[in-house]
Formats: sequence, structure tokens, C-alpha cells
Amino acid sequence: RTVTPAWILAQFKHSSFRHQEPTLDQCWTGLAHPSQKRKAAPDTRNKGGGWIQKSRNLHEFAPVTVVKASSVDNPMILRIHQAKKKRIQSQQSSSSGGDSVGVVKNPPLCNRGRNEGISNMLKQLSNLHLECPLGTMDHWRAYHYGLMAGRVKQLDFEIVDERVLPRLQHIQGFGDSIRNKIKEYLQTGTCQKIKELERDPYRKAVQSMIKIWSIGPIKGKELVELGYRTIRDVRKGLSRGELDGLSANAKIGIDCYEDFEERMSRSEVSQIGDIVIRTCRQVLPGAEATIMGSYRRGLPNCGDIDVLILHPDFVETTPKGALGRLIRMLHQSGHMLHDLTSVDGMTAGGNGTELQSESDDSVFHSRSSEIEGQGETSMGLQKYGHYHGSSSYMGVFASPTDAGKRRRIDIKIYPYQERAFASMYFTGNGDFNRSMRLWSSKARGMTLNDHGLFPNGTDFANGKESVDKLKGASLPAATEEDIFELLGLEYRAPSERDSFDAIVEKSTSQPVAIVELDKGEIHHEMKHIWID
DNA sequence: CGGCAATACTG
DNA sequence: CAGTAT
DNA sequence: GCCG
Repeated sequence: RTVTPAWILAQFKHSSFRHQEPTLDQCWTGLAHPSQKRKAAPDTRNKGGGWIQKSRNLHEFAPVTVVKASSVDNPMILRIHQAKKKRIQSQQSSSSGGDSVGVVKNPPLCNRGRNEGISNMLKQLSNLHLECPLGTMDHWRAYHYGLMAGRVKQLDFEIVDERVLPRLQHIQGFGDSIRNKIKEYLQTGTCQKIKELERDPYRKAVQSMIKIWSIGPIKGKELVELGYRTIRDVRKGLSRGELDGLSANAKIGIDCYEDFEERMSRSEVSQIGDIVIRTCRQVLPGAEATIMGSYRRGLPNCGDIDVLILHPDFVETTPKGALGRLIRMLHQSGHMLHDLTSVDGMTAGGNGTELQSESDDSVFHSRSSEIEGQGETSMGLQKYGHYHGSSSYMGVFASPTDAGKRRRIDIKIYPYQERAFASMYFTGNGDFNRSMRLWSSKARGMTLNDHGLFPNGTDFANGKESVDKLKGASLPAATEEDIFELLGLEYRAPSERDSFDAIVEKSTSQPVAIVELDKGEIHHEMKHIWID
């Protein structure tokens, strides 16, 4: 049933399910429970001049989050469990946990914002390594810095001075290097490593090359070796004909360099979405098209537009040529400027890809052998063939709101039966997807992708050949909730899918404690919570 | 010292 | 297949 | 960079 705030308060009062002391079978994570992220710490801190200073024992800095350490095969829980054991051994203490007042399932929205400074520092380090992976290992450095940038924000305490460093030691992912950088940050307010990386002219040059869409670390380095340091250099080189070897996509990337750096407002995204969706319905009546990505996650601005297309009549297949037809129509109306991938029959983002010809179908007929009966009328129901699989398109869209600005757009179409998996994937974010897939594989022995969820051992590994088997072998899910359920994870609304740590095992009847929230807060946070 | 998600598209 | 992308 |  749906739980009202009043009901929850009543439960708290009557303590019908009370917070229990964590036993060894349980653990806390060192991470704040999502529900306490915003509220708890500021409160506690403000009382009596900072509890971090007051309390030395570890039970006090992570007072609540009681998560059952159930499945032992869950690596994340396992690690955390491990960490706790370690801690328990080294440090014994008596009481704690007085603040928890009740339990809910399916905890509410994550609120971030703690340890901003440190998080930003780690994020910077991540980016500096990510954008310029000079050594082969840098990629994973960046990965880990990124994860930790997310994790510090979820800590249930503020890192205000060095005394918390030993506590950090017990939290998964904070090793010597990162703790030292945090220490440095606490002492000096900066990080020499960042300065150093930012100073390095080579790295800086490669960074600016890498920001060109379709230029990665390898080509970026090549360009720098050739003497190009800035986007201006590259443009100059291009105009001199020195860089003819670059791909068509790279040329688009160079042309749109500044535009692609920019983020757009939600309103612009929704307007672009409207255009695409309306056109889509013309081309494919009955289609369900939705804006996904960061827009769906509710971010205030977005780096690109992601549109997912489904059609209930195409359950195991996709309408052959529909995506191409949509793209072509968008080209004709002047909205779509460039293709970065080819679609169905259309040519790739190559040279003459623009408006090809007048005859609506010439492109399709000439390119795609597969078209069966193309119903002709531009707005009637088309008869589409069945393409077995999904397809995805990347392109460049003309901003309807900001004249001259060009926006990255991705459009994907999937068989209807894959809709839950496709929308999960396409909603992201990236870290969340990786976390979820890691969980699937390590904790559940299954492989999760945008087509389905497959018990390992299923014969899906050999690429395109087995797409069919792959589909057939997937556990069925009609909704995203189903997927969380299948994986034994707490449901997360799109807006909550914002980090690697946003994944929590579904407590099997094991309550999750929350800290005191005032009524307004509870009302605000919980009025939509579903409790089974 | 191996693993860190899993896949699509291009040339 | 490597590189870039999601 | 960190973990097992």
C-alpha cells in the first residue's frame, strides 16, 4: 500500500519496527543512508559544536545505516562487511545509534552535497586523468577518482579536519593516495597534483584535442605530436589541407567544438524532443518516443539529447527503415544537420551526407535491400519490414532556441520487449549502469545489458549471431521496477540513478533505519514511498 | 597482479 | 581489430 | 587508484 507521512510517523511512535543494533551479520557502510544524507549530519553537527570533534568512536560517526549483509556473494557488501570486522577488532566501543527512529523500505531520494570541496577535487583529478590518459593505467585512476568523488558526497559525516582520516581508512575505496590528497586539501585547500597536471603543456594540449568529438587519447596524442596544441591550430591545419586524413566525424567535431562543450537547458532539450517525437509519430504512427538520459534523470542542464523509440506493434523486432526515415525527415525540415552514424540505408556522416535528394524514397530503395512494402503516403501508416534488433543513431541537431548552436542527439529504437532494459541503459547515468552491471555479474551471476538480463552461461557471447538466442534467453521485465526486482535491488527512480553507490541490495525483510526527519521533511521526502 | 560493464559503430 | 562512443 |  501507499504510505502516508502520518502513517510513517505513527510507526515511528509505536516503534513497531524499531531500529536494532547492528550485529556482526549486519553492517553499516560508512556511507550515509540516502534518507539521511541531507538532514542528519547538519543537524547533529549543529548541536553542540560538531559531533565529529566530540566523538572519537566509530559507532558515532556512522550511527544508523543498518543494511543487512545478507548475500555473502555480494562483493560490495562483502567488502564493507570485511571493513567493519576489521574496524570492530581494532576498535571496541559500547553504544550508539540512538538517533534512529524508524524504518522504511525503499528509501527516498538521495541528497548529495556533503564534502563538496573534496568531491570537486577528486572529480578534477578524475577528469585530468580521464581526459588525458597518457599512461595506460590512467584510465583506471580516473575511474576510481570518479567513484570516490561520488562517494565522499554520500558520507554521513563532514570531513572537516584530519582526525577523520582514520575513519576514512575503513571506508571502501579511500586508500593511501586519496587520503593523502584529502589531507593535503584540509591543510592547504588545494592539491598540488592537480596544479601539476594542469600546468603540463603536453597534457593540456592533448586534453583540448580529446575534447573534439571522435578524437580520443590516441588521435589526440597524434595531433599533439604533429604540433597542434589548440583547437585553433587544428582548424588552421584543416584549412591548409594538412589534416585531410581526419574522418568526416572529426571534421564535424572540430566545427562544433564549442557548441558541443556547452550544456543546454531542460527547456531546450524538451523542445528538441518535441520536434523529434512529433516527427517520429508521423513517420511511425503509434510510436512511443521518450527523452532519456540526463533529461530524464532530472538534471537542470544536459549535454545532449537522448531519445528512445519503441513501438508496441514491434515486440521482437524493430520497424525496418523507420529510424532512417525519421532522420531523413528531420534533415529535410532542416533540424538535423549532420549524421555521426549511418542509419539503416543512409550513408554515414561522410562528406555528402546532407540533403541527398528530393525523392523521399530514393535513399531507402537504393540502399536497403530489405525494404519490403513501403507504404507511400507521407503520413499514412507505413508498412515496415521487421528488422531483427535495435539500431541507434547519433547526429547533430540545430538548436531551435539558440540560433546557430548545434546539439548532439542520440536516437535509438528497440524491440518493445526490450523496453525496460533499453530505458534503464539509456537513462544512465554511466556510473550507475556500470554499478548495476557489476552487481548483476558478480552478485547474481547474470549479464545485464540494454537488451536484457541473461543468466551466465547463456549462449549470447558471440556477438550478432546470437542476438536471437540472447533475446530469448533474457529474463523478462516489462518495467524498470522488474529489473531491480530481478536483481534484488532497491528500486531507484531515474533522478536517484546518479552514482555508482546508488545501488542498494533489497533488504529481505530487513529494515533499514532512517534518522530523525521533521514532519515536513518526511512529508516531502516520503509521500510517494511505496511499502509492500 | 588481475580486475574494474557491456556493447555499437567506423575505417 | 583498434579506436571512439554510449 | 584500490581491492582481494
